[in-house]
This record gives sequence, structure tokens and C-alpha cells, in this order.
Amino acid sequence: MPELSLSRRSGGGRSPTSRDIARELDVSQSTVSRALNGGSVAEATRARVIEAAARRGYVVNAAARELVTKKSGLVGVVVADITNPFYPELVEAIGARLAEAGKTMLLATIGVTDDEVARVRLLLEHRVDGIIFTSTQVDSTAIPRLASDDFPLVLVNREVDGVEADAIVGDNVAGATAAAEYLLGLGHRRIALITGDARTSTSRDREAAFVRSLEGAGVRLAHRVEAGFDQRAAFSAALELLGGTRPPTAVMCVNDLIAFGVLNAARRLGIDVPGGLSVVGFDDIPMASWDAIGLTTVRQPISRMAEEAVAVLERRVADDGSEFERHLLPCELVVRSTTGVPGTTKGKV
Amino acid sequence: MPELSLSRRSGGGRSPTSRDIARELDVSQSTVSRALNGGSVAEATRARVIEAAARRGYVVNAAARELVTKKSGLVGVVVADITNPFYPELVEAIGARLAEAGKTMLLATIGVTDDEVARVRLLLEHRVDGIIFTSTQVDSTAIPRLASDDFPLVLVNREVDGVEADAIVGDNVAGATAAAEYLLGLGHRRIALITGDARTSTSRDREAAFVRSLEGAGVRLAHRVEAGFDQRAAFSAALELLGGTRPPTAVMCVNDLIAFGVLNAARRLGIDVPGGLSVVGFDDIPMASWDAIGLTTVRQPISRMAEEAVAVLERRVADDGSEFERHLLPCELVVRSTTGVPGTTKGKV
DNA sequence: CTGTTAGCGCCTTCAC
DNA sequence: GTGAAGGCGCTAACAG
Repeated sequence: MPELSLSRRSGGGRSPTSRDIARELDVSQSTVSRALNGGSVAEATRARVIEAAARRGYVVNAAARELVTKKSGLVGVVVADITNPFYPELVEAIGARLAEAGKTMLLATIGVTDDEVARVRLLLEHRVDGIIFTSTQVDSTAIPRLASDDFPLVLVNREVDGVEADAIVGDNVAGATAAAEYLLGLGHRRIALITGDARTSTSRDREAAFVRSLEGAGVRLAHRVEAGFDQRAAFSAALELLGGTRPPTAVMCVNDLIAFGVLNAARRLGIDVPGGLSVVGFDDIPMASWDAIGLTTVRQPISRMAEEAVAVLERRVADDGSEFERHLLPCELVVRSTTGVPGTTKGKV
Repeated sequence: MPELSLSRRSGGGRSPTSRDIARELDVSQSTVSRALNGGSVAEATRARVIEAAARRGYVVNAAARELVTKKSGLVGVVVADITNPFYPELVEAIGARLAEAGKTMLLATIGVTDDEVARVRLLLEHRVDGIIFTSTQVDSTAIPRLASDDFPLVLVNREVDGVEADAIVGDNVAGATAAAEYLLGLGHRRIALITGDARTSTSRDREAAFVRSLEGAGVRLAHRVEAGFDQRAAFSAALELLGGTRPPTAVMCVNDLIAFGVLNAARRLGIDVPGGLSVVGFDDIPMASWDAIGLTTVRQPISRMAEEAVAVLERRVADDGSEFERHLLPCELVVRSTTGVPGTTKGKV
């Protein structure tokens, strides 16, 4: 049964329409439509329609359907930093949930050099039922406009300045606090923080909570470096930091990719981890748990994020007026082998 | 200028149509259409239309346009293994090229448990102009059907059994051969190969070429392990392989993720790399070049792949009848620090 | 240059 | 249970 077939020449032409199959069966086009969509039709008729549709490779035209129903079944998903393995995971999970909900994901990757507004506009042209934004900067220009128009959107793992919208976020505060307390408990006092892009709510929130937590214990941050969100930038920043005078005994990183950069720098400098340096990340991307890495990090509940994002969006699409939901998902500190008591050089090298 | 605005209640209702703005300006709807699409219109009129459209937040309805033009501007991109960092890179690159070409990417991630046919069908419902398949298995069921219907599709980094279609592939044969010769030249004679999923053309081709190359030098493969495509499976497979009797002095891996698994296993087992074991990967994903890893691997030209995939697809969409194109892109061996002369234990530990 | 006229493929009343 | 008719928003001739 060729359920797939958008022949261009086979079968003599364009892909068949519901009218085509109606003609063949000598029924009306609306009967075909009903038969295929679960309307009330005699079972015998329905069977014939379904058979013919399958045989001819009929596939409904989403555009035509949308024109009348005003629902595209499309959901826009916006990702900025797809280079960070956290996002593919998240996108994958969102796509899966969306598919379960019978929706299709229209993905827009918006790099730093891309025109955010233009990309979002494309999504809008396709009349996406809503948009899920991940990894967006706090100063996004498209989001506030959309929000002020009551367009259904949900922010995942991000918040945007001055925007009221549904949001699904990991508990960055609790996560960063746990990391700080853990480091403090280990005895670290000379602690550095490497942040990512400051225009990002995750980086900001994690930093604030971390710093606050240290200060609560009377410890001041020894160093603060802003390194962007990728491994490369973090690597060179860490090289400088760790090679300087009075280097820290522990480094907190605002995400795992940055932590890897620090680990690489330590390796290059011959610094033993965790004997000479403890490193903590954030996200718990797959690599973090690899044997040769074993990064201590704060785990974000990716699949729950995806699940809730889709659920909330569906609710928002269905009901315009309800209160905005803000879901704070628990993050958990996962202790592995990049952290230890300062000054020990048992090391694992 | 609110170029973005699909208000649901602001402005009192649904998003404006071209007819709405025509009424406001007291011109015909077709004039609006022409003004916005570069048709021949008096400059003064065009200016007024553009102003009004921007002010009202008009966004064309892609579905309506598609219905008449029969072009959706959508291109389907299918990815199976988005967990392998190679694919996000590729997808990102493809998305960027597509955007340049004025097209939008409709991404379908098809996991092992997903119904491939159903997912592709969704793409078809949205009348994608064509589909770019990456990381598909040789026994795909959807692809042959599509191909036999002359549906525009291009295979990237994969080929499918018995299917005639445009394809963009790295030169797996040359790459694997270069790796084999390099290892042989270093003096390795007890060499293992870890493959991924056998149903995948890349794995198959790389294996065949590697083995042939060894045999050309009178060397038989010491071990052959099939481990699936992810780090985890490779890790346990490598643990067994390296812990066994007469372990190899070198391991060729069919992709980088597998190589990382081997590296992790070696680390766990206390085997020095490259002193006690040489490891070679394939793909050259970003992590491979990280300082602490320094994986010797065969580089695939990701951005060229993306570029050509989009170019070929465009050609195919425009012209049905032309010969299928098959582009073989050069792959280059990148020597880093996981390979060396066997038996040395200078190591880098 | 600009307005009028046809649909594109489908869903949805409304009659029968 | 089924058919006829209308129209979603837009582009593309075709006249003026």
C-alpha cells in the first residue's frame, strides 16, 4: 500500500486531490473528506475511500486544510546555539513530544549573524500555531513584539526582559546554590566563575545565585570571567585565568561546554584535576558523564522541559486568556570526578 | 515598525489579510499583492502599501500562497541520529544555506522507535518542495517509494540500497584508506575495527575500504566489533576488546563518537594512548580537536556537504528529468595525538 | 499601471 | 448518510 506518493510524473501527473479520488469512486468530494477525517459516513463508503486513497497515494494538502481550519499543525521552535549539545537534545525531545501531539516542528536556527526578526517572520508566514523559544537572548527584539500581540509562545530555559510569557526553566538558582555550597563544603575559598553571554538569563541567574551563595558564607568571588558560551572561548579564557598569579582552586562554569574548555586548559597547563583544581559545569550534557571526563555538574531535566513546554504551549494555543504559567523544574547536582578537596594531589592523571 | 504581528486580539481580531489592507487604502487586493511581491506598480502606490502593511503587521499567509503557486518554500530535512554532534552541525549548515535560498527547513528527527513513513508523510502533507535525508539507514522504506515517484530528494552522507537519487557523500573510501595506510606506516600490524550500525552505508563503505587497504599490505584485521553508533555501546565493546587476550595496538573507528568510547575504555583500563594504543576516528566533530582529546580522525567537509546538498536539491526541484548527480567530497586525515608508533610508552598522560 | 475574475484543495454548514 | 455550495487568502492572467 503506497501511502507515500507525491508523484510528479508517475501516474500521469500531480499528486491526487480529494476530488480526484471522489470522482473515481463516484461520490462527492465532501464524502471523501469526511471518510478520511472520521466524519459520519457509512462504514462501507469509508472503507472504499480509504482503500482508494491509499492506492492512489493520496496525501492531504496541509495548506488547503489550513486555509479553512486556520490551524497549521506547525509549531515553530527557535534555537540559537545548536552547537551546544544541550540543544540538540532538547530539540529532539521537543520534536518527539510535538509529534505525539500531532504537530510538526518548524525549526529555525538563529545564529548570531542571522536576522532574528526575519527568521521569526518566516515562521509566522507559515502560520505556526505557536513558537517555542530556546536559547534566546534577553534582549531579543522579536519576542516582546510577539508577546504584546498575545501570540502563543513559550520560553524554554530562558526568560526575556520585560516579557510576560509562559516559561519553562530549570531551577538555576537552586542548582547554582547547590554547586556553591558543595564547593564551599569541600573547603574551597579561592573560587572563580566563568560566565557565558551576559545577555542570557541562564548565565545571569546562575551567576547571581552562585555569588550570593558564596557571599552568604563570607567568601568573595576570586575571579569572574565572561567567556561566551563555547568551549573555545572558555579554553583561552581559562588558560589565562589558570596561568595567572594566585589561580583559583575551583572554577564554577555556567555550562558544561565552558567546563570542558576549563578542563582542556588545565590539561594543557599540567594542572591536576581535581587535585589542583576543581571544576563544576551546568546542564549535564551526555559527554559530561563520559568516563574520561566525569564532570561534576548540575543536571537539567531535559525531557521534562520538553514535555512541559509542549503541554503549556498547547494550553496557550487553546486558551488565550489564562494566566501565564511559569514552571520551575528541579535541577540536581551530580558529583563526579572533577571536584575534590583543594590542595590534594591524589589526582586521577 | 511592527513587521511582526499576528495579533489574536490586539487590533480587534485575526491577523490582517491583503484584502484588509487593500480596503484601507482603497485599492484592489491584487494591487496589494503586486506591490508586496515586486510586481509593476506605481512607486507611490507601492510605498503606501508597504507602509500600511508594516503598520498593520501584515504577514502573508504561506498556505494561501502555496495553494496557488504550488510551491511551499519548505524543504524537509530528515535526521536520525541527532545525538551525534556531527548532525547538528550538518543540519545547522543546511538550514543556513536553505535560508539563503529563501527556503524554510522543516526538520524531522526520526529516532529508531519512530515511524519513518508517518514522519515523512507529515513532511509530504506540508508539500515540501523536496527532502534532504541525512543519516538514514540503507533499508529505509520511505526513500525507495519517494524515489520511484520522482520526488525530489537528496541523500547526504548516506546511500540507500537500490535507490537512484542525488547524493552528496564524503569520500569514505579515500578517507578510510588514508587512515589504514597511516596506521600501517606507523608500524601497526595488530589492528582492530569498530563499526557502527551495519545498515548504514558510511559504516559499510569505510569498513570495506579499510579492510581492503590492510589486506593490500598483507595484514588481516585482528578484530572486528560492531558496536552501534554511540559512545556508550562503543565504550563497553572496547572494554571487552582491550581487556581481552592479544589486544590490538590500534583501533580504527567508523566515527568519532565510537572513538571517544574507545578512548574512555582505554582510560578506564589504564592503557596509555597513543603509547599502548592508537585510536583513529572519522568525521572530525568539534570535540575531536579539543586539547584534552586531540583525536586523530578523518575530516568530513560539513559545510561543503550542506552547500552542495542544497544546490543539488534546488536543481532537482527545478528540473525533474536530468541525470542524478553524485558528489564525492574529499575527506582529509587529520593527525593529532591519539596515534603513534606501537609499543612506545612515551604517552601524554 | 490597476481592477476584475478565476480558481488552488479542502472543510463546513445546509439541505435533502 | 450524502451532495451542493461557499469561501479560506492569495496569485495570475486578462482586460482596460
